[in-house]
Amino acid sequence: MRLATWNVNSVNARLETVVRWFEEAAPDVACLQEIKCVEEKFPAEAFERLGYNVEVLGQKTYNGVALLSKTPLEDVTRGLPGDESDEQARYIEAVVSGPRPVRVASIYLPNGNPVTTEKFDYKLGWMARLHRHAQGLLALEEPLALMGDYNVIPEPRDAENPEKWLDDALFQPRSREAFRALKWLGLSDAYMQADGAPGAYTFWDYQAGAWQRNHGIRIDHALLSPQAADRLRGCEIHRDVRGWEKPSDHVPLVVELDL
DNA sequence: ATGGTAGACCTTCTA
Repeated sequence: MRLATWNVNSVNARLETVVRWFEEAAPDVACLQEIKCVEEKFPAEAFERLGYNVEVLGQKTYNGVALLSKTPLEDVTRGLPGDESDEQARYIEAVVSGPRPVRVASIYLPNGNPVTTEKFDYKLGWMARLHRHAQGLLALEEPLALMGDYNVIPEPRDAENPEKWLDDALFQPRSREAFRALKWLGLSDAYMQADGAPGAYTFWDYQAGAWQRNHGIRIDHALLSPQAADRLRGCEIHRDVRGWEKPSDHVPLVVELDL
């Protein structure tokens, strides 16, 4: 079973590109982030034609996440539990049905810049909430994949120019600490477990020729429960997609599980 | 030291 995560930076602005990738890569499950539309404007038919079931948590203009699966999605959770007042569409979770069900979440963790503002506090608060929720999910002792744009550069090796990110929320000690704490609950970083080669990135900024200069960072991650990690077959970053026509600034990350 | 790009949408915000 192949599970993908991809921050598409507007699903409607990029529908042709996104559909092309789905036809080529044919993931069984996909987590999308930054769809940038409300539920009614999500192009569900384009994915249903390819055989996917679709669940969406949308928002006008910003954020928005989706789950796509070849088999039915059950037990859907819209929004990250723990704060009823949070209106940002950054989390959707469901159980992918099948002979060996797997629980999957599509995560769009807050960017948090600039660090001197309430945006950074929101990021850290959101990470604390994700930590508590993940703790509950791990107690189920099921195959679980928490996939998405974490907006965290875990280590210096995950940036081409780590010194350039020192003042950025993505590389702040407190962001990295919260990401490590999440992993210490018992979650494995699929890329690090399967491959781990340095210099592998999932995001290149649109600005200042970041792609042409390979000024990338690894911020899209798949965190696996032990029951999923034990069945990890491989993990691939679809780097070439960044060079396609009208690309997202992120590329897909694909995890293969023996499920 | 600065500015560079992209998307949604109404003019500026987010990234």
